[in-house]
Amino acid sequence: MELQFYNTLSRKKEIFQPINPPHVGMYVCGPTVYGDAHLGHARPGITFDIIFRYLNFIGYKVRYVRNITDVGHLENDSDDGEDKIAKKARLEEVEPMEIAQFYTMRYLQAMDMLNVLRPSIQPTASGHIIEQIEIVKKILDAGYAYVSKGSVYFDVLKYHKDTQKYGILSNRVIEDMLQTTRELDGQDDKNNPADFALWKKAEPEHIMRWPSPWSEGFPGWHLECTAMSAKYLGEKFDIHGGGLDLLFPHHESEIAQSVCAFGHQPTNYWVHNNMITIEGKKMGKSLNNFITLEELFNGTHRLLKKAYSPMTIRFFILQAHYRSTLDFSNDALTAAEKGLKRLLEAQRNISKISPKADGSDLNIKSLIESSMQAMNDDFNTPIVISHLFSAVSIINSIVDGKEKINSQGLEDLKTLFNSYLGDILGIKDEQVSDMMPTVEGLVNLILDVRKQAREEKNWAKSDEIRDKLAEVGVKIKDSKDGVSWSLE
RNA sequence: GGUCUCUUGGCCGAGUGGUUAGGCACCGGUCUGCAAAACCGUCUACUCCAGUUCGAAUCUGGAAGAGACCUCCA
Repeated sequence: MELQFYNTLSRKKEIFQPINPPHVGMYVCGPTVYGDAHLGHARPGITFDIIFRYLNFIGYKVRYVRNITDVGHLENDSDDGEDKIAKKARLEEVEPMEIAQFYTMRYLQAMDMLNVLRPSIQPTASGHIIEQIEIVKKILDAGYAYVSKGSVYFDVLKYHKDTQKYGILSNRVIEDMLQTTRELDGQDDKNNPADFALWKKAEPEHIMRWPSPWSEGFPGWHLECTAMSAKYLGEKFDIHGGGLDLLFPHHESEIAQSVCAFGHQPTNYWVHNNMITIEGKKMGKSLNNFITLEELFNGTHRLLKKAYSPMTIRFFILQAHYRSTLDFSNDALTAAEKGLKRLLEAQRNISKISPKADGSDLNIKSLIESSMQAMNDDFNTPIVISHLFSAVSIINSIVDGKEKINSQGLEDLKTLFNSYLGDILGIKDEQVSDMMPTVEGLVNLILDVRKQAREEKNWAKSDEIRDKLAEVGVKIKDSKDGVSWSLE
């Protein structure tokens, strides 16, 4: 089966056909850097990381662009026209760029911990003001924008009248929208409430501002993605991704901007990840019910019973399909943690297996084949994981001496785990560290002492050592062949 | 109010018109000085009502509940 995935534009799965193979251009809406990354940010980070990894795995040359939004995105619920970063900067009395820089670094650190690969290009909105102004000019020249009191607005009604396209992505009927759009501050300058800002004149107190032909101000909500995707991927590229909550108005408006500036839509495939919920509600800034990634890693949030490692978070997210909502709970995370541990222990055990000439290949190839089919069918990572667990059972049976595997089968096992668990799902073994040789030496030394106690049938001493080691996170397993241990 | 989506066993979560998803938890067994791990086995499903069909959790219609978007949001 060829790679196919769900295109929000057509509302169905489509075979993936890049414009210019083997090259693929992918643009994903990144974070607005005015606060710490939360669990919700991990989802698109990981979803598009998987797509990036898989496209590379099957041989494409992917240019992956993920922006950093460090200007724009007006905040409507408070001081009109002041943008988020400027507002935060005023509160903390620092330069806006200081805020943006600080949270950009924090975001990247969190993504690194989740083993999310860095994109090919990470452009910032503030670094592309000139490109954005150029697009405003194009849209003005095409007649689909108007200047009003130093600001420039996109004329949604005219666009829709001429193209019938406003709502094409989000399935909205513009006539309905006109009746339901709320009254907001600063709407007086617009011809129509549905119009959106391409360029906004800065009020005197607004501290982030750039010169333009229309006013000193800043670019509108949706412009940066149009400008930066066109600059780095071309006016037409392959995949545009982001969270489902960006579908409207953000992505709908991007389409409108592209059609007016370039004469066509920006991308062939629109991909949206679903939300992470908490107690059934979307986790988000506005609801103030989010848990930051740092809190998850430290276990410091009031809703957390314990800390969860970055790989646990990653595995938790991959156990659900990216287009389903995923509900956060301690029970679900604990289940993910235990499952991941079992998976990684089996992976470590592969190196202990020696092939037998009279063994079978145990048909590991079929698991590899099924895993590929699952990825090709809309990046179905939960199915891939279920195949990996099938392999776990096989590995454990071999270690138990209940099955024998030949060298071909063993090679296939290594391929399955290295490719699918490692390269594609991006799950790495967090136990492997520089300290391991030292830890190994120490633990083995202690286990020698325990072995002596056991030979003397000094069970009290033996158990004491086992319990004390458990307290510091070293778990002992006695078996017929001797003792083995692992870090918790 | 408008548009859209969802409702799977104790929990999380896949999925196809007829065949075991998977993980976690629970229970029984094997192993063990004990424990843990592992292995073997068992048990819990498809919100409700009606229809199409030889057969539907999967298709159609209706009901109830939940959620998303309509305003910045991943």
